[in-house]
Amino acid sequence: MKIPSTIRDPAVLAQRRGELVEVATSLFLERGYHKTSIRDIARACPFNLAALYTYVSSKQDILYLVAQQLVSEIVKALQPAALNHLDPVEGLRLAFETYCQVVDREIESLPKHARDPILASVQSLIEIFRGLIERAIETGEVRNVDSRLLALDLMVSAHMWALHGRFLRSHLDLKAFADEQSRILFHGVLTARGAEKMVRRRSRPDRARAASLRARR
Amino acid sequence: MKIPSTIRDPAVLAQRRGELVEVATSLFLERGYHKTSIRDIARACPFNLAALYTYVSSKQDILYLVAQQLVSEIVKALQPAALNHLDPVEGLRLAFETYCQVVDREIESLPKHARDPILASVQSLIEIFRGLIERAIETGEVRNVDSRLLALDLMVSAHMWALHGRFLRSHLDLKAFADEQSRILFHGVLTARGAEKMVRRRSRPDRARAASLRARR
Amino acid sequence: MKIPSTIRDPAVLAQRRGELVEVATSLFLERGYHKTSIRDIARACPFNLAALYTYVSSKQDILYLVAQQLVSEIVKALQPAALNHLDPVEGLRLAFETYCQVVDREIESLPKHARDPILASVQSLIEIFRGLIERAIETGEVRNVDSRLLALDLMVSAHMWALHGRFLRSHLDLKAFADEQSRILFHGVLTARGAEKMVRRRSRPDRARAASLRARR
Amino acid sequence: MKIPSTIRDPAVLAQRRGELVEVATSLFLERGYHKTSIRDIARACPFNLAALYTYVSSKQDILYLVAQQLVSEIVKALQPAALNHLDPVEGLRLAFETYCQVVDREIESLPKHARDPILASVQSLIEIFRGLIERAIETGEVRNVDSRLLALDLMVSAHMWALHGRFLRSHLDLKAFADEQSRILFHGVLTARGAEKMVRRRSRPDRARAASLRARR
DNA sequence: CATGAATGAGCATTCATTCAT
DNA sequence: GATGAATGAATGCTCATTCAT
Repeated sequence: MKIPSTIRDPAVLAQRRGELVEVATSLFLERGYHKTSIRDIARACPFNLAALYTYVSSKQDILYLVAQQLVSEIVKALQPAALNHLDPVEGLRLAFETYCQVVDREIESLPKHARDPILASVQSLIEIFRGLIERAIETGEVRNVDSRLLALDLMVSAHMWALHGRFLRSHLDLKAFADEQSRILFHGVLTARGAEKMVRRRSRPDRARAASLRARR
Repeated sequence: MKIPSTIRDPAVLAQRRGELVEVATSLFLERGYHKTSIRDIARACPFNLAALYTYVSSKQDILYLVAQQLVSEIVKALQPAALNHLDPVEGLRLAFETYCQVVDREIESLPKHARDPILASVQSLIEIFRGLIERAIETGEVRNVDSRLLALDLMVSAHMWALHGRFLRSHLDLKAFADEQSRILFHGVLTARGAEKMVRRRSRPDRARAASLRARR
Repeated sequence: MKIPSTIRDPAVLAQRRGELVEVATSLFLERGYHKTSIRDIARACPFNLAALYTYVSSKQDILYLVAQQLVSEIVKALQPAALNHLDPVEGLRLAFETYCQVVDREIESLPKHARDPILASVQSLIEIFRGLIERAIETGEVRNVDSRLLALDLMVSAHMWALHGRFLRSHLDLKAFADEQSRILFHGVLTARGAEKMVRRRSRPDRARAASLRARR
Repeated sequence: MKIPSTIRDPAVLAQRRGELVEVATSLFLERGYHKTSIRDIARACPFNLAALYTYVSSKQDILYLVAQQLVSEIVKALQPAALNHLDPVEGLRLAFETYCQVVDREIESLPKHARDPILASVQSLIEIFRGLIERAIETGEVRNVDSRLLALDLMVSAHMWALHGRFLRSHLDLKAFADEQSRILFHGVLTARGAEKMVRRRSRPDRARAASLRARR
């Protein structure tokens, strides 16, 4: 999906859009899309509001550009994990960890006050799930995992169905989704063999692993 | 957190706020908070804009009321799962399934066109994770789960750190979070005993269970 | 000019209007007429907004009632000066002093911050007049009066023409007004005989006069 | 105190603000600040409401601009009186007369109906003062001045204390104010010498003066 | 006679966007 | 290609006032 512009020279366009995206990204993260006005953006750019509209044709476009760039940066960060010749499970682990870091870094600058006060009221929901989980842990049927985290996992994965429906609905219905999601969350994704390998890997302290890598040569 | 009003009669107030919340909920879900104007809301209410402001004192208040009601409805729906005398793991499963249904029902009315075009560009990210997952499935280290779903799970659970930080950060740091999250997603949450029970239970025909669920509401 | 009301019993009406005026007076003085809403007034009354409208038929009416009462209070305060058998000049002096006190007491409660920032910019005007006055004092043509006060007197008396035109225009035109005003301000109003008497009177200690004033109220 | 604007070109800004002030001045004088809406102002301007907000950032700003211009116009009109080499008393007289004219011209456009109904009720107060004054005139202690005008002078000068308190309170208290004000109003401000000069000047009819000037050559 | 709830018209202000130069 | 100025439409909110009971 190419965003049109009246600017002929692609080099100039890329340059200007780069500046624009940089400014807009930080403003969107700081105050949110809706509370950031086009004037705010233009004011922080080295060009003016009317010029901005020659690089881009609506506020939506800017959002799109910002999203595109965020994604492409994340893709870049994930490249090592994706391309490497390590075995797949290690790659998966590494990718997940990297992704956590990237998301964390990106969001860290968010102002504290801006969070929805709504989140607070969700707490009561979480507690219901936590209650269930802790009872299951007590009876020994659930491993001793962080109950708060697992409660959130369950809830958030339910929301996923709603938010990413377009993507998932094409090959899953709600029932299939809930079943498969349960299977993943309750039984985990590793086979016995995969689990064994991962356990072995994790038992070695990082230092030791580095050493053994060196020793292997 | 009680929202003040100039209306004396609590019955009338509850009635009007009920209508208001009903209207607002559907508008917010349909077009989002920012794209829904107070005028839009008032137009769809049986009272007028000025009356609305006697039930509530700002647009924020409406959002708060809407959120409050959504949560309390979900809590109600989860009650059977939380209170029942079934064993904990079955309760957990049931709660998760119910929650999926509630969220689904709530969001189902969302218009197709309204979804952020951003989601589209996230697809490339998902593909990276999917690639890793499918390789791991091929090598037999990961069970044969839905790779698209698992990819989303991993990504969404990373976002959770950012969005629910306030709640999680108090007892986990990023590293601990990523580790625990991996453990849950990769190894699952059930112990051997819990897993065995669940497998047994799942072999019973779905029909029976669905019936019992319906009866419970 | 009688203000109409649907209330039959004149005693009740007087009572309610009394309460209304008391509340409204203090709110008007505190925040000004325009920044005081009818709701503000009703909130501070022992009856409610709809009842208020049975005693009075518009916000204007309230203002009128307030003004009426202020005036009648002042008239009452001036009675001793007006009625007394002292000679006329002493009565005049006493009336003026009393009026100054009443106005001062009435306005004293005004919040500092509420004054128009415009007044500040009037200062430059005052300075022009002050300059002229002080030069005239230096040359010995004007008595050693407070130049700031006289400057204000001159300016304020000019405004009087505009503000009280209805009252004055009927028997004076601008030229006649300016002339007469000058004569009053420049030459004073007392004849030689009157001035002499007043000077004599002023030499008596203030204490005595203050006591007699107090006794009279 | 400079009022900010997003307009770069100071010439354009000055031009637009000029138009704005002209329109606003007449509307404010006609209906008062509070009863003039920004829309009223914009409607009467050659630009629209949104443009108006690029020249000025609030309704207050407009009031400030209007006041600033009124004052500066008056200052300009007073310049001749302030600068001239005539003797001080003549300057003072001239300044006062000029000021009367300026204020009169400025306010002349006021609609008849718009005056506060309150003024009417002040009449009874004025009558009290008039009564005292006329009695004093009859006894020969007060010169034969316009009693209505003097009554107003006395009352208005009492209000001055309240309205210009900030300016006066710094060096006078209420008692000192009342005393000094009485001295000015009752005894006048001219010394014998000043009075004599002024009387001489005033006795020559303007026509005659012009003629005598011609004759003197 | 009193009251709680309602209402229509209006308010100051801001926005994304588009020209004319 | 860039810019300063302009604009129409909308926004959240408040007000004086009036009913139905």
